[in-house]
Amino acid sequence: MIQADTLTDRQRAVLDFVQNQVEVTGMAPTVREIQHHFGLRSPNSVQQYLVALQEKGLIRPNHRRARGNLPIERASSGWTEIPLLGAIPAGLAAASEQFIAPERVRVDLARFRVQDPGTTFALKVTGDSMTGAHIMDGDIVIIARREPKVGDVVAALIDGESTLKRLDRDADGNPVLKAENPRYPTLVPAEELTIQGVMVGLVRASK
Amino acid sequence: MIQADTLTDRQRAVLDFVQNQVEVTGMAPTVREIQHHFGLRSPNSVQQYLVALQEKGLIRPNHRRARGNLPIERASSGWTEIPLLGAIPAGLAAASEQFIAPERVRVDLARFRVQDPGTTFALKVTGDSMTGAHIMDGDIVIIARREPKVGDVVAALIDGESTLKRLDRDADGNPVLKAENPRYPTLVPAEELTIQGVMVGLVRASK
DNA sequence: AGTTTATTAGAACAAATGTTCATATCCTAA
DNA sequence: TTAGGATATGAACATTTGTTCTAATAAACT
Repeated sequence: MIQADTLTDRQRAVLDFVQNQVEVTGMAPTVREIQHHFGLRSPNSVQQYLVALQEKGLIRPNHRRARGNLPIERASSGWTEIPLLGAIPAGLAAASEQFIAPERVRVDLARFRVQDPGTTFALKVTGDSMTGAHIMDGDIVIIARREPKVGDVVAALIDGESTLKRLDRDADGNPVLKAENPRYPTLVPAEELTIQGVMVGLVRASK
Repeated sequence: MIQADTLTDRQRAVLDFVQNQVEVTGMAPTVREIQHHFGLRSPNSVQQYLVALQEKGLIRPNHRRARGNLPIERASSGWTEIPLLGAIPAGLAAASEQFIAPERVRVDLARFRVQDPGTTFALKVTGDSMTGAHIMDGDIVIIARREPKVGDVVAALIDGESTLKRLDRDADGNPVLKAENPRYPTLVPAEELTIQGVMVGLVRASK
């Protein structure tokens, strides 16, 4: 939440009205609709509230666009749809090519502190190799493509199949992939270690 | 003859564009924005699609309202904001009164198979009494107010404080609240057991 | 005292916008 | 063949809408 400045009561009231109208009608109100709601006799009375709210970053900056006074919340709508992959295709890590994503997951990326939806995807967890990290079979993990740090839970590509593991280092300082379940071995990459992304969040639907 | 059900390819394309614009920009496109997107040279070309889509009930009927061509489904958008409570106030279970919710959580309720956003809220988990059910400190659990079944994870009110526990029955068939952590005791309600809701989902942001 | 800020008003303009009328082509069903 | 629907064009109109300029009042601040 951005509190660039304090709002006057009146400015707050205008913002509330705008937000409410968007919620109720699906459209931002026009200048004159705001004007009439507050019983003002000039559209310019409203205009000044709008520029104030724009300067404070609470309303989308706009240029002669009808019903363009959308609250910022809605403009940079926190909602994003990211692809949900059962298993990450082999070539994915190289480039950011297109691939078939039969399903998509709607997430509030802001909650996971992710900026770039384009490099984010979801992965449905199968198996119990990470139950020690409280990641269960059927959970959906949110993966961001970024540089992993030691200790991160990462989606890694091994033998063409992707699994979720915790990135660690062995005694020699070489990266290894640790399962969070004693019944699974720690993996030492033979040749190359392909990290496809870092887990930033998790969504679970109770069964 | 007007076919109420079927859409022509072109009508479908227009509807798709409108829906997509609403999703991306938060505003319904104007007639001329649609016109230019399809490379048409007259706004009237678009107008005919709009009346067709209105007659078929796919676009909100409108009267000279700027950017009023909103898709009908917009009202039942999957996105919902539900209040996030650190601790549920004592009196909440009785009525559905107002209470201060400093933060709200955006969730895709469809994923959690919840229909009624009004009776759904989120609860930030504190403590480790449910780690056995892989619910961690800091997790946000989605709670729906519905009749609990044995085995459900429920938000329960005990001594004015709300905790997350699994609903179970003892040997006599009386309801008890089981923590999913051996270090915590199973609670046998002395007088009254107030179940505030059933856990339907979980959202975790990696720290 | 003077100065700024918040608030409101009135008038007016330019652009955006929804809408209608007339017309034409292509395709399909009766 | 004829009729009608889908598609498209062009012109024009009436509002709607965002915006700007000027001005006034009241409250708060220097």
